[in-house]
Amino acid sequence: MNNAPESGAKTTNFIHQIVENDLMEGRNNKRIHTRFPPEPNGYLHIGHAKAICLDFGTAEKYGGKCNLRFDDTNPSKEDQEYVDSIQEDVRWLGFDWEDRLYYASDNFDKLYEFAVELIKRGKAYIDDQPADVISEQRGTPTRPGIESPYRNRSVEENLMLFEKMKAGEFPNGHCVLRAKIDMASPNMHMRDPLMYRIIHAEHHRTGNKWSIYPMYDFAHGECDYFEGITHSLCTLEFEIHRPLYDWFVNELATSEYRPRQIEFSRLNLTYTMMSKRKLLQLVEEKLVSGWDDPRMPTICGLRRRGYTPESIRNFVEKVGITKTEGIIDVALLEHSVREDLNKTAQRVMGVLNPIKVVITNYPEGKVEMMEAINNPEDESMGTRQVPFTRELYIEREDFMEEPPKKFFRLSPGAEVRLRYAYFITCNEVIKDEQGNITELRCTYDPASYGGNSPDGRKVKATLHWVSATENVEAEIRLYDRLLMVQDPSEYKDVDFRDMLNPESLKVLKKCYIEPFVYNAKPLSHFQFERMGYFCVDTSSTTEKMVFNRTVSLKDTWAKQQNQ
RNA sequence: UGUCCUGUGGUGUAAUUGGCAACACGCCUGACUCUGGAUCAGGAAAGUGAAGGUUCGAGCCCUUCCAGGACAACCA
Repeated sequence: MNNAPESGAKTTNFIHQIVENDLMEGRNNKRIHTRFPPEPNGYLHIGHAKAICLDFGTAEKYGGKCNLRFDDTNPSKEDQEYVDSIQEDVRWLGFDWEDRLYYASDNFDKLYEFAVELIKRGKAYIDDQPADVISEQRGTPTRPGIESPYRNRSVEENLMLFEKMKAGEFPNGHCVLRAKIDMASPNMHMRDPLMYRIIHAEHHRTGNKWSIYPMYDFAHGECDYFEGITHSLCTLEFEIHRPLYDWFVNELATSEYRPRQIEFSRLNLTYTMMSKRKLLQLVEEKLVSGWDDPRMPTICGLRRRGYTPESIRNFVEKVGITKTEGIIDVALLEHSVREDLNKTAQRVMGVLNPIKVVITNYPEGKVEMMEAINNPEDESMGTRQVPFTRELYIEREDFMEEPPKKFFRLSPGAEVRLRYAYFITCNEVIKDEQGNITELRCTYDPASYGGNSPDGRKVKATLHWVSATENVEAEIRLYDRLLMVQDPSEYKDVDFRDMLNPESLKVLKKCYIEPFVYNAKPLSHFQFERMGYFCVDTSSTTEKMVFNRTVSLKDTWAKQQNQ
């Protein structure tokens, strides 16, 4: 009964139903053991987050375990840098593999032994033909392949050649080890698939010990078996590999235990590119500042952008697990952060595009501390003091000299509230020679101290503001979608670099934030009231603070404007 | 001229395994508000890829068809 799903468990999906059914039938002694098997050849992205939540989440839900396993069978592409970043990202997302950190390379010896065993059983052979000939003989999806002339070599000769391959006596590509299955199979993957190839390269863990490395199809299922995995969850493109996965596992199995591969659809997001290759290209060609550029869909990019682990986990939960291939609206991701940050983020006032306001009837040199609520959604976060002075900054967009009917912010003659401070009325607009507004002259009502209205007078708008003298000057980076097209997969023949949004990054150099943010730690979250959620950038210093806009607040006024 | 997989509002996911198609995002109204945020109330939007069949009754079962995707790396 301890394998039963916890009460209050969230959503279910077809994989959980399979798991529950396996549990009911008593498969594999009612053990549930999953694994997350990244190849360390790039940084993790939001698509991996889906897999991570599924792998670790399923184990957690059914009282099982989940391993972290690096699928490091190709030394020419893999690197320790990626091994490190992947662990950091999985941990940051909130998952724990305890002492179960594994590498496919842990099993290189066992894999070799097993390959030898298959040769002895007459189920594997060395093929001396070059890659293009083997490829040619494989046929096409609609036409069967033909057998290699080396297919029926003697076991002794195969053993001897395999030994030489291992000993490094052959150059790259000289020969390969193939499983002997069925060259006429309608499934291309069963047409004598490669098991080992020669790669003379230094491996990040085994160094120069090996000159042959196992292929994915051979290594993956066997590693699952060695680790006692029961449910091997992967994406749809491996569906057609499943018969081969089962073939290798059945050859190896010595008991009733069997790992089982189940496929689900990968995550696609609108205006987002998820291919590792292209993300690598963005980094290498310096089209972005790095893997953690806040515009990147990588976990580290999202983290630097200000996304929280909770928001990503909730997002994945909402997306669900199925086998249908679709594309999720980024708006759902954005909704997930807003939902989380609304409940948790410290409120603060910050002006991104400042225009000066002088309160002409307010004493020069006076500084009043106004009490402000830190988070109206969470009273326990308390209040803070915000300095108010004669000269202030407000948002340029909050003033219009000739306001349209539905604009109820500041305009000549209009009265608005400065949040937590006073009601002010604009009396005069100062402009430079070019006609640009440089300053607004206003008067305040002392009776409205704190932003209250003792006489019950209503104002239609409340504006955020920052003292022109008591503030933190900061740089603020605004991000927009990296791609201009909603679904890049519809433009397969277009170079993705031509689809990049040239305005994906806007840097605002002189922004003013209330003093509260001074010294805030990198990656801390704030809501700049009325503007959005912001996060202290990792490059931020006390001398020069830098903020990233995670996501804007919903803005019904802006929406009306666009109509 | 193959094998495997997938078709439910704009998007994503559900439907007690045959019983009035639900939820979320997005969109639109309105209320409230010291954030044009949040919250609250309401609305538009699919008849389930198509056609047949079984049944009192089909998104769920059967048949045929259509559309889309995956598979021919010494990548994973």
